[in-house]
Amino acid sequence: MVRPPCVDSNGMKKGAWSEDEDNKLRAYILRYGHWNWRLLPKYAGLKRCGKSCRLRWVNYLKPGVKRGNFTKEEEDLVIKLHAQLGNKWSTIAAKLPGRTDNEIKNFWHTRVEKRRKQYPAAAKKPINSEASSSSSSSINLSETTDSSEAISSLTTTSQHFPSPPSHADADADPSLSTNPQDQLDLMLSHILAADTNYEQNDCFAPLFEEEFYYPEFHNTELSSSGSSYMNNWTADDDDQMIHISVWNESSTSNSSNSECESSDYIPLQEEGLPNYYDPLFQYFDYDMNRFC
DNA sequence: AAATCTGTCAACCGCCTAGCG
DNA sequence: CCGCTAGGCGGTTGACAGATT
Repeated sequence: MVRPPCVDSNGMKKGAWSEDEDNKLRAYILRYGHWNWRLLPKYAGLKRCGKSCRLRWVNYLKPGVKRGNFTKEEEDLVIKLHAQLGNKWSTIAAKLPGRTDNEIKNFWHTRVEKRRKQYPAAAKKPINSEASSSSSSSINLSETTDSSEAISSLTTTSQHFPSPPSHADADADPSLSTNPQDQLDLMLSHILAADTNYEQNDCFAPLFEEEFYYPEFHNTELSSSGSSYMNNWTADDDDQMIHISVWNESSTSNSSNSECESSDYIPLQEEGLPNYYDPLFQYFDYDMNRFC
């Protein structure tokens, strides 16, 4: 169903992603975030273009991406939002937690359009009449005065969104859980498993190997910043010391902010940052198997 | 059983826009 | 203001699986 792998004239791989490539991309972004999509594949040891990496992450690997069939509620919402917004797939996707613009676009072209062609009368039906129908999850757009209010009502009325899988489902298959912490834990378990077997998985090879490049550890200019899935960080040269600070995603500034999680000074070394320091993983509790 | 058709969806392509120097 | 670059978006492609002839 997917394009077979091939290599273009620039040596960039195209087509379907392998499990190994997925692991490399996932591991890198979870550690360092997507600070630069164009450079990321080089540092992550991938022979892919940045766009391809971004697409793979956004549509497939990103935590919280929901897979599988659309529920009736989701389908109704897509139809109503499309009536309001047109082919603004990314805007529509923003209103459906866990669904990507690509998935909604595919869904529309394959299912909804087909149905509209089969039942043209239904397509002409005013959205308000459908919204006030018997469906318990339907949204009455007629109660709002303009389209922006209508959309606002869609976004703020959380009970209209489909329910996440039950705990029973998640227990049976943890990958089904939409709880971000569950998904992060699941991925971390993979990372930790890979970390202990790094000889078999070069995305966790020791630092300074060509295959996997940690930019902030190589940079002797000692002024860099980035973000991981959990934290933001900076490393600034301060005369003979390196000032490193880590703070939460929600925080708006770095070390000067009171919400700063950690701030450390490390003696300057000629070769750059000491290679044992990991600004992200100092917050990972290996005993509890989660970030703290 | 083989050939053809149809549906699905991951991935690619090209364009647009914002940000920066 | 202009040109460049990166990121994002929507349209399209193409391979595969299942259905149909």
